[in-house]
Amino acid sequence: MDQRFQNLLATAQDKCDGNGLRLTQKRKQVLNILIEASSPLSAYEIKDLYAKQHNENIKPMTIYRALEFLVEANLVHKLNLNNKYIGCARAKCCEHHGYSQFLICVRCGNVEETNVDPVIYEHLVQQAQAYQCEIVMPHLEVACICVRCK
Amino acid sequence: MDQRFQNLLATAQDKCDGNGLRLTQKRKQVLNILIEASSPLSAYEIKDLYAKQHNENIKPMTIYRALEFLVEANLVHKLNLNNKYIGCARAKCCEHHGYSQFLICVRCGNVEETNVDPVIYEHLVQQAQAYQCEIVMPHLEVACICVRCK
DNA sequence: CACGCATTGTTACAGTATAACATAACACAA
DNA sequence: TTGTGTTATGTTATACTGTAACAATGCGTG
Repeated sequence: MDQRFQNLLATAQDKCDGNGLRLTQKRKQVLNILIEASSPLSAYEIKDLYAKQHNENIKPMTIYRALEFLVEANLVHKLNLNNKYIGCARAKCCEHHGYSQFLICVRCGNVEETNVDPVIYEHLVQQAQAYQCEIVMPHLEVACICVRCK
Repeated sequence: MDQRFQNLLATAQDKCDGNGLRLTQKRKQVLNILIEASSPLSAYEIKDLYAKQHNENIKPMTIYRALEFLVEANLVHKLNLNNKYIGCARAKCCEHHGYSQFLICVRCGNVEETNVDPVIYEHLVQQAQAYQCEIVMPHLEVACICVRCK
């Protein structure tokens, strides 16, 4: 397994240990699949990959539970634009960081993850205040066409 | 029927006529349901409302087709955050306008529609350029908690 | 060990969306 | 007006996405 993946997993483990979260084997296996994948995966794609890698059938419920935990722990993001899940790719994914922003290619599904620009964040907060709304914003999704698909 | 709804429908009709789009009866009925609704609706909620209003069973496929047309025509937006559809609420919805932005309450589902702030838009475009991405961005969805749910 | 709580297993089902092919309505030219 | 191609709708079946409900197991702590 790639060294970089190992590091991500190890830091994820540390983060959970430090926060009283239990990164169990199942959850780690699901996270691992997402980290190794080069693109976002649907829950059922994860299911299939899991079955292939571990030679063991796994039920959707189990996948969704692991995903729920990982999203909660901010180790995985759910992309609503295409109902797929992506491992947090940023080097410091396991420390606190700003909100995530995704450039999602509507043709090939490729995704670039960045931080939400502070200027953007401030504007959003201000707009929300006009409606007395409190921003929760797990992340921002922006549809685009990537360089390879243009 | 509310005068304001009538106006929205009429302008929608005009816009389509002017652009060679056919706002057929089915499509107009679906649009009407969305405009009358005070909150976003799922495709199957539309289906049920349609059945009730017109005393006629309607198949999901038909709803989805109408929605596809209406979204394409920018008369309706699909909120990916909760898989619901909302009629474009802005007074000038039938003229060209900027990109839409939605403040979606994650508790009650209530939605406020505004324009994407030009400053935000510029920042997004610039960020995208760093990845040589071309922004398509039908709209921006921001999760929040509305004033009533705080 | 016993207790309480979090995790996982299992079954069933609800909700969301599209493929594929048939038929009908419409626009427009011959 | 009649033919012709195109767009819209009807119909059936099915794929994909996600959750409810309850049982069993594992884990930490007094």
